[in-house]
Amino acid sequence: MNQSVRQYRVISSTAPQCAAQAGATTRACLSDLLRLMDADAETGPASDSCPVLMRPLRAGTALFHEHGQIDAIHFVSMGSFKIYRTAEDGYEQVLGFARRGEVLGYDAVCLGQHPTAAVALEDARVFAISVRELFALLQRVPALDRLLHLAVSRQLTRAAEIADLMAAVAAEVRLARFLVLQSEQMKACGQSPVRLLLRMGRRDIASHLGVAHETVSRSFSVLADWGWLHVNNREVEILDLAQLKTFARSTRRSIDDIGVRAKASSAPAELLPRSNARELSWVAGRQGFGFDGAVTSGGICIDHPRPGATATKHSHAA
Amino acid sequence: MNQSVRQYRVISSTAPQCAAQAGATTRACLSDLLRLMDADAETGPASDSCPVLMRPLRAGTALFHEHGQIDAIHFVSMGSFKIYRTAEDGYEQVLGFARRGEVLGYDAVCLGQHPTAAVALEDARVFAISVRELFALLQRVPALDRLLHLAVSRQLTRAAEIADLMAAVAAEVRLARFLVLQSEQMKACGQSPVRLLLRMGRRDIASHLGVAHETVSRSFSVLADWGWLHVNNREVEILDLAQLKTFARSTRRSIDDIGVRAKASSAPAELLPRSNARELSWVAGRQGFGFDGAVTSGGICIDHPRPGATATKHSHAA
DNA sequence: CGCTTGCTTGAGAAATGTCAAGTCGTGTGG
DNA sequence: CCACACGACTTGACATTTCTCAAGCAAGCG
Repeated sequence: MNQSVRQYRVISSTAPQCAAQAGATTRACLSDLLRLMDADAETGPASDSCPVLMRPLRAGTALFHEHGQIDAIHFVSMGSFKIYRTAEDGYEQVLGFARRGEVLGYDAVCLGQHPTAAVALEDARVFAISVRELFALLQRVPALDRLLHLAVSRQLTRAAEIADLMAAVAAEVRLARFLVLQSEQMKACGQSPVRLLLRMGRRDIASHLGVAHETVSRSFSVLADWGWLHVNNREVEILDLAQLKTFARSTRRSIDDIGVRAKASSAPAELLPRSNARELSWVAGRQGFGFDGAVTSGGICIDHPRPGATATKHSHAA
Repeated sequence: MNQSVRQYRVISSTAPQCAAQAGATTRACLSDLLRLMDADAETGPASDSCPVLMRPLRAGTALFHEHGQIDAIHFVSMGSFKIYRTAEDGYEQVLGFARRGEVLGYDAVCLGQHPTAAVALEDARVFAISVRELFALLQRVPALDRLLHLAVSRQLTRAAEIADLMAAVAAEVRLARFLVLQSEQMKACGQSPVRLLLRMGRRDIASHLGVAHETVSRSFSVLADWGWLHVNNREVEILDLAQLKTFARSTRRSIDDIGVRAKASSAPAELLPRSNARELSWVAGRQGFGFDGAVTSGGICIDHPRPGATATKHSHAA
């Protein structure tokens, strides 16, 4: 564990270096790549004489820089990456974290240069396919084309995750969602879904969630106080994944309930005022449609606000 | 303009209907699709005997529903769409708005079902390619494959836009960013970049920005008071695009300056305390790297925070 | 003509940001 | 080897923004 912390120190203290310098780029086999991407599709004929490279990266080194010219698209084989963007004034927006199986740099294909930067959070390894030869290769190896389409499609679903993390919920919920996502990704990688070793710092998490890093700290403490998890710096053990997931699903409206239950069961009822509901656009359904006036105040609405539901509206150390 | 409002009423009051019901699906030509996507690549041989359909949609009808099975991927030819996700409790998260040239439903390819829903904000038209035949078609028509890759790559860059909109900035800035994006998209479609007709309601915008709809209203008023724009319900005229863009770029730290200038020039100096800086993860770069102690405080750092840069730290109506 | 809906605005409450202090672990340098 | 400095993380107190609730206005539609 000490080691992991040391790794991070290295990370944050290094100005990302160019990937090319980082390690020996070795020639790899296309079928390895196909296997990596859970492709049960057979590799096809031309699989072994293909321009697929393998790049090892040390922790803290950049795979590519913002505005850097695109030379290849990458597939993470090992390790994890932070994807981010830096504003003119230095504000760093973390867009996500990538793991084994994910595509990196594909968003640069349409631009010719990278709109984002990627830096390894730990020692890592990626497959690289030169964009020069990309389209030709895709034609030669249909399996790769299919694989790439599927991978990118999956990547697109991540966009919604970003929105989920940052939009319209209390800070603790954002953190819970983040942890649940991490947990699921760990599981997908065959590791324990409850013992997380977060490779990124609080600031990175904060940026990703769209809150202040102090708020992240506080949220960790709150979730720990409620008994959902055990936090020791970057080691996080999820003690009650089920409830964490339930909590993560809550919109501001529903926090009260869950929170209260939580509080009752494990904490001495001191925290949690909670009662919000940022944005919503409730599935209207209420209003009569110009047409078939019958449903004018019908019950199509999914779940009503229950104004003043929680009873303990203001537990506030009462 | 009245008309547009009427259209919207239909939208919000309608439970989205299945696209199939909405209009006659007509057979279309693949080369039309290729032309739509700014492909100067020639269409190739098999272009005209291809399973490309054209679907017209009336305002308010859904192109596909959340969790609905994927049958095709779509390319917007005309009109605009709202992409959203609905939580269990009815909370509707708007993920984005799509226009001419954008791909819809591609994120479902890897899942077999749609993780999001899409509904037309106005009368619209899309090209549809059945997923059944998709991969075969991509092999037969390399130009289409290339085009799809490029389009999806562009779509991926949208993920960063979502983050930009929702993360770590004051509400007025989020709105400004949103408007700038809208403006740019209008321009890309060949329309006026300063006269916007927002097809979506305040709630949708609010959800997209991650704030309460009242806050959106107030932010509109603020930007209008500052003289950046003229707002009349869903008609927005941008009066000073340059300054709006500058403002949109600001992080919380820099709002003071711009806000002050704005205030001084057009408003009677009453609003705007402002002084934040949510999350940041400043590119550290300062601390020495364990190895090669030379760079201990070197200048590898990309762009230093300029601590206390803005001078007018707390202009506060002074 | 009244209803509904969307939009705006106000006032008070709550959440989060900001500033600041303190702890701890690590790496540096004496 | 130890002292020191630096950075990450946590926590507290206060300031500020945003949310929530509530009311009012305007417009479209039945």
